Amino acid sequence: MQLTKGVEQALCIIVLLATQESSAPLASDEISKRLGVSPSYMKKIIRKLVVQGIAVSVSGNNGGVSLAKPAADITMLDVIEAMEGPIQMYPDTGLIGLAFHDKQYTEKGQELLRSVFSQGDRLLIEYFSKVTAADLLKEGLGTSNLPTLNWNRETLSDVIDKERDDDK
Amino acid sequence: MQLTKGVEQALCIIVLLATQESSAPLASDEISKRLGVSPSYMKKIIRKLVVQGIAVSVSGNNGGVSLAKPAADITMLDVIEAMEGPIQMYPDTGLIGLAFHDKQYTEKGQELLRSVFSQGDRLLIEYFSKVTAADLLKEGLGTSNLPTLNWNRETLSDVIDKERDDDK
DNA sequence: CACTAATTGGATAAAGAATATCCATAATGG
DNA sequence: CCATTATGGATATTCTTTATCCAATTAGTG
Repeated sequence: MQLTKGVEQALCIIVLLATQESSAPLASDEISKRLGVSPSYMKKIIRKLVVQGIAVSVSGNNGGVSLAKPAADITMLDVIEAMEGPIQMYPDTGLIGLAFHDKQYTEKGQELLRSVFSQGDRLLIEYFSKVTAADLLKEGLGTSNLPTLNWNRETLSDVIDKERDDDK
Repeated sequence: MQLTKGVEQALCIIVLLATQESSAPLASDEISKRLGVSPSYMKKIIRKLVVQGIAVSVSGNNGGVSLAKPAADITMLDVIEAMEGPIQMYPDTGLIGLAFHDKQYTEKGQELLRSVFSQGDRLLIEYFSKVTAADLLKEGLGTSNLPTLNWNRETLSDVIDKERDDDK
């Protein structure tokens, strides 16, 4: 009943991309360094985000990854499903049918159990589809002006502090 | 994001116990045969139910397992937590702190993410604590009179059909 | 009391999924 | 054409789930 680490990693990647200067795609090797995993593994994670439509990637010189859409349009559900596939709690191995041979009752029971769990699935789907990456960034950083920076050079607090000064 | 097969197995066990003549505990070896797993594995599963307070087991000749309380008092949450421990979706490896070194913002972000996920946990907990084993049995069998039988000898439909005839 | 049926609990093996890496190939821009 | 970067397949590693075996224990039975 736990999400995989991949979800956490994906969320970190999204934070990086959301605060990256939009002109410059961020190289996956740079992300891998920052998250402490191998470049090739990071490319796999990123690939999942690309397939899901969360990120876009360009090969070649000065290539890299960037967000496919505004952070406000990226939901936690998108991220979770990108990494783990559709939310579906019940393993459903058909055990009930195997254990009780009375077809008449087991089919009804099986169906009932499926519907109980899929109702649980729906609760999560509904909840997570309402939380966006933008929500996380806004509340986490304490500012709705998303700072942009080049993650090759700068740190986060440099930029946020600069924005704060600008506001005065 | 999937429950383990153990949950499904536990649910089957509970159905067996709920429809077992209360006088006679059901031998775990009998259950293992029916669910198609090894006797020793079944004992481990049952042990978890005992620890959680869902079932009680008696050693010795003619010993076995029975429910610790009425099916109406056994919730899906009990069953899930018996098999998998507390519901907690977020793996929380502290990756955010590792990836972004600005303590000031990462701690806030970490905390926020935890709260987002624990809200998801709460949704599931609330939902699953409202579905009881009795609900499943009642709707699954189409009768609220729980038939009782000895699983060593009889089949489910024998007994339910008998009960139906009695109703007339 | 000793015997037998049955459960408990610990050690551990086997299978599967998640995590991670390496390497060969393809795409891109200069 | 060359350096840079992503893609995709094969594979190693680690962790969890699933499952088995066996020694210890407990409760009834003769």
